[in-house]
Amino acid sequence: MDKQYHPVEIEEKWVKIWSNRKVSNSNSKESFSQVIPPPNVTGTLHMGHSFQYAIMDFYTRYHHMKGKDSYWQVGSDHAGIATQMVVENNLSKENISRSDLGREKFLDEVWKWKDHSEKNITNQIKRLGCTVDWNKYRFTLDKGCSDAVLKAFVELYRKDKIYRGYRLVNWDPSLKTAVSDLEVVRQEKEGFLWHIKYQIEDSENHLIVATTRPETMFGDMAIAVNPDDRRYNEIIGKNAILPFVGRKIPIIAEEYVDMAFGTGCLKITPGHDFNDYEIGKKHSLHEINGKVFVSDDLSKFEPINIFNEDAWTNDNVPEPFRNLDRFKVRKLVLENLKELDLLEKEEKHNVSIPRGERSNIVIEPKLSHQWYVKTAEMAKKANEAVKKGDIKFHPDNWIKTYFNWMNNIEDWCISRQIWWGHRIPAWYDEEKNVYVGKDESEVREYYKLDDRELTQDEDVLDTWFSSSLWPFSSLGWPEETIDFKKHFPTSLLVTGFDIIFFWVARMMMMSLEFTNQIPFKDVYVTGLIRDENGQKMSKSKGNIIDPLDLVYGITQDELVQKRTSNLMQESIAQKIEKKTRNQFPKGIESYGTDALRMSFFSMATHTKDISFEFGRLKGYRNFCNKVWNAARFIEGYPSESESFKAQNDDDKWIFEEFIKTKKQIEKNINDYRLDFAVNEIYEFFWNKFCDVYIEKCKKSGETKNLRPLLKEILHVLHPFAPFLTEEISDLLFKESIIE
RNA sequence: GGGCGAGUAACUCAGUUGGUUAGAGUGUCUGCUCGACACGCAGGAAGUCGGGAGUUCGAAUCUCUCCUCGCCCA
Repeated sequence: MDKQYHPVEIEEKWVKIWSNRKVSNSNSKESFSQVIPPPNVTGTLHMGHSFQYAIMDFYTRYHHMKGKDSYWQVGSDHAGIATQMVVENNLSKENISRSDLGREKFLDEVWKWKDHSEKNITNQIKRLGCTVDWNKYRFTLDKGCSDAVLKAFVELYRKDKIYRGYRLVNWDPSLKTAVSDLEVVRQEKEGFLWHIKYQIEDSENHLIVATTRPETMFGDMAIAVNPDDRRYNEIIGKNAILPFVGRKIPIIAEEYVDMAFGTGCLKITPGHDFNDYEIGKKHSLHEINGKVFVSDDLSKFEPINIFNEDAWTNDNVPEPFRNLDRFKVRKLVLENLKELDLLEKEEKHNVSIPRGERSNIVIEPKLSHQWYVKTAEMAKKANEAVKKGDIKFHPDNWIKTYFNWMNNIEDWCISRQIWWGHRIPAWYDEEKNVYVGKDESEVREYYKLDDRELTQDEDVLDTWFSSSLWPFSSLGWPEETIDFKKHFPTSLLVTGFDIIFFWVARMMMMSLEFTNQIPFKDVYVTGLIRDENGQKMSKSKGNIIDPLDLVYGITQDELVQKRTSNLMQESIAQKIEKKTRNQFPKGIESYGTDALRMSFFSMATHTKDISFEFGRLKGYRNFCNKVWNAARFIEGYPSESESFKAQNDDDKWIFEEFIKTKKQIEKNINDYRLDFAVNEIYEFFWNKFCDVYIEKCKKSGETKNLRPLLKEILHVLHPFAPFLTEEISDLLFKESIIE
């Protein structure tokens, strides 16, 4: 054995072997199973992935060694919006837009990208030594998953749990698609509250309306005041006149209005604000010949829409405000108001701006036809499973977060106006009647249609729709496959707290709906890996660390190059370079996968922010080196006995310690506390086995038990550091720990 | 506004459910080319456990309160 431990060589050797093998105890009746949270085929894997995969691989190996049929389903996610954006960006560098190509050709390009990205991702997973069966690899857009999606959609529709609705949605004007509530991120920002004069009809008096969005005034349909507000009691029921437009809009009483906010007068723009929409609906606001009326008849409610799909003003807006970007309109409106002396004042005010999670553009509420999943009933079922304890969260306080959302859940908007994804299985005839079925011929049969012309819905499904079926669709559902029968419901789900709502909750709802079973029993909720200062890792912060660079090491120049290439803003490149050179004067050393894994385990504590710190990594590399050298020392002694037989007090002591350690580790593993577990093995191996026992053996010369004990330790250590232990086992005992 | 979480050594974090002198890794200091390992060995320094009050024989841990920071939902 080499004097020093060289992880990279060892690991590459085993990676080759492991990526072609299949590990299973298929004879065992006991199953331990998990599905990978399928990584997006957008690019490459980051620290968060490696972290979670290390944990998943740990449990896969551990349960396999316990004799269970341990199965880890591997695969990847098509990630609709995210992937489409990446491909669109790449094409735009060649000045090609997706509409230039058309749907079919564009999708060809996405599939090419998918293949490229998938190759990277699978190689990375292999390099981490993950114990998966590559023959069973699944992709959310493959035939099986697509069939599952079709079945799920059609069934839900026919059970009246999916419907098509015309209402306000979160609209992303750059991607030109609806997105769900969850895909909108809010950002506090300093803004303004503008006070605008609206003249009261047949009067010289004005009302002052306070708004943060003056550009939407062209869609105003009422002014609401609080019924208890004495200032405005007398004008309720009268009309105000909308500047520039001349539309007569009613002044209505509405308890929702906060008397203390602004002037106490709220402009109601049902087509462009979620709260206003509700109020508009309540009063059934509708316009006839330039005048807005209220009604008790809900069917009369008709919001005025002033933007097109790019969020530019449409024909409902008068000149000179027509056909302009919304931010230009705001500027122009304010200028014109000032000129007409209708701008009373401008005050500073904090506003919360909704932005698209992916595009980062300001989201515009927009009226449109979209598909929705009714969630109330499904959520109730899922909640019961959690309350009964059938599904457990670890750490369990995530239950609170889960219920916080589930108790206020809204219907889920599942249609997206993009191309990459599962096309919605709905067809329309010329009269706009809707028919849902798994394909056109099934639709004709089911609805007993004549030969009328049908066209399929252009939209695709939200990525999370297929992801929500993943725990069973990836195992073969709706087919009754062997894997599905044996490994579903799965035992464990390892995932980040950031997707509890997006994914975990929805899997629970869908699984109970379609299989009548929970999708998993335990949910191991991990924190998010941040940099050593607790900052989120991101390209623009220039603090990203590629897990493979920790395994192999990287020179300073290469690291700088990596961090400063393909930046959105070229201007920050210098800053990032300086910071990077400062922090890594010698680049990053090679640490190896085992050390990285062990660091991850030690960081898998119950906090949600995990600062990735190099000291930790170095400590575990030192540990791996220690293990290596202890083995090297023991290699020098002949193999005298097969098993450990205590002959003196030292033997008795170390064995007792070893049993205690094993027990403690076992408990920690079952409690999902790998941080404790990794600590136990570290402490035992270094402080007890090496510092005390080996030293005593040297002095006493009683070295017979060293080999057998090392062999047992290697088995305990294996799920923590699979490469190192497998290599030593091979060198010293000519035996494989996992066949 | 509602909910959740964090504050412990220079740094990054544990503290397994109230129990002796509060732990780890990294860093730091002193001494070691001693036959496995300098990615090491033997020693050492380093903490008012955010502030205050309370419960208790006993509090980093429980209760209250205040301060600072972070996240999620409206």
